[in-house]
Amino acid sequence: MPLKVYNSLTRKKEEFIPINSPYVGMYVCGPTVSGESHLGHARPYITFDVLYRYLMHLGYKVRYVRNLTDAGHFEEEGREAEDKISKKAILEKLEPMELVQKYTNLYHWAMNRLNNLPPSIEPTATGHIIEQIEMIKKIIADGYAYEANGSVYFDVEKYNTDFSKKGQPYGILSGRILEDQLDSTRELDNQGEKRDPSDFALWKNAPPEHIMRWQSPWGEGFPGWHIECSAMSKKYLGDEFDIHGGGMDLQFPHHECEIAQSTVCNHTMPARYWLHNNMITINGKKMGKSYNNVIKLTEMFNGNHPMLAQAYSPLTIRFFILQSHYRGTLDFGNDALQASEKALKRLWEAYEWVSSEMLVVSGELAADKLLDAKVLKLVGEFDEFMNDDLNTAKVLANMFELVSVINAIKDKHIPAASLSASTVSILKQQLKLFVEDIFGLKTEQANDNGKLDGVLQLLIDIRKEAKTRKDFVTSDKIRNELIALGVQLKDEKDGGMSYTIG
RNA sequence: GGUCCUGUGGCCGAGUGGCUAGGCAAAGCUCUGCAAAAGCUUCUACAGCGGUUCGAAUCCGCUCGGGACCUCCA
Repeated sequence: MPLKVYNSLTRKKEEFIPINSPYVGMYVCGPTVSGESHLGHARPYITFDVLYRYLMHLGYKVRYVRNLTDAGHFEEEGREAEDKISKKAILEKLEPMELVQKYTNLYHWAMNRLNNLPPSIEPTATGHIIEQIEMIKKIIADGYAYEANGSVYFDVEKYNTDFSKKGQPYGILSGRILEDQLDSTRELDNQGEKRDPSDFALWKNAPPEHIMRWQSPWGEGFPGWHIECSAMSKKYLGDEFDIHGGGMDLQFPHHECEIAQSTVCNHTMPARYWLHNNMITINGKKMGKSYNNVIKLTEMFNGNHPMLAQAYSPLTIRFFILQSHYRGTLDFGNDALQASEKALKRLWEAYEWVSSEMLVVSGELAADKLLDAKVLKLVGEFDEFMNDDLNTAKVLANMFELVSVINAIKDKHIPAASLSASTVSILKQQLKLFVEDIFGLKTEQANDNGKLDGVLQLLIDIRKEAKTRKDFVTSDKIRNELIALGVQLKDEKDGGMSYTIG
């Protein structure tokens, strides 16, 4: 069964066929590094990280490009606009690139903690001004853009007229019809320069106080928002590439504009498959700046936010996101996050036991043929579910059914020989593959060189002795005080003891 | 106003017309010196109304509710 993905462009699930197999080009819209990433931002990066990992697992050689938007009208969130503050304030303020660096570092830190693999290329808008200018020049030359007072605008009307004939009207991705949206245009600066309200900027003239500015054929200015993705995807992935991803809220106008620009420039639709993740909501409403309901990732990690009952680890968040399908909305809530935290712990403990301690003691024949078949079925469906538009939720559901079996064997409720040797080894292998390599889950316990383990082992030994003497005062003291420190001891059936931290 | 999406048990959340999704929470049992952990069992829901069908959470219609985009937005 081949991989199928839902293509927003065609509005259906389609088999994924790369243009130049085994090479796959994937472009995902990255963040604007003028502020901190919030919980909502985590979703696309985790979703496409899992897709990236899965494509590699399928044997594709993937070039994953995810940009950083570090140019444009740049102000730190919450600050007043540059032109409104005095010279002195400017001196005390960060340089624009200092700001970019600060938030880029923070973003990388968060991506790392969420265990997202770094993309193959992470280009910046400011590093590709020349490419953007070249592209704009070409669009002007072809007659689809015009200059006005040092700014350049894309002529949406003309594009729509000409390309509708070719079956590619403006609005093809979002399903919008240009004629339908003549009204309700936002009051923007310099709106009067546009020939039509739906035209969008390719290049903007920089007012004198604007710090980020570049020389261009149209005077000093800075690139429009949409052109950077077109220029950078073209440069690194070519005129036509396989996958373009991003949040659903970017479908219009951002991706629509990209399609228009790139199509004029390259005479082809830039990407074959357009994948969009849905939003994370909070009390049913989209989490976003404009709604004033964001929880930053740093706040998620440290629990320092009025809406948070506690801190949630990066991997709890990753797991939380993987438990739903990427195209549905996902509602934030402390109950839901706490459920994820516990579930992840249970999954991880079973997984750790399987990979490190479960022995392949059984023979080739399974003592319990039904159970053996069930395990093989559950494991075999991992790929099947992923191939069905990345249904990570279903894969996790299967994993939890396996967890029950694993724990039953671990606790000797059912004999280890219930499963055949080959089934056990397939189980080990597939869990490793999906839990760690594809889903990117991992342990959060810090590596302490085994010193802590030695100390705990000592306490466990003392407790065992106490228990043998029936000195429950001592044994309970050790157990209770360790719990207070966040270390939980577990007495196992065979008289052994183990512990978990956290 | 336009274009769409959506409404699943206490919470989150899968779900291709007929078969227990799963997780968390809750209750009981087993195990345990007592716990914890784990296992087993229970709780079996699909907004409402109508229609199609042998059969609908799943298809169609209407009603009510929620949301997204149309503007920076993951």
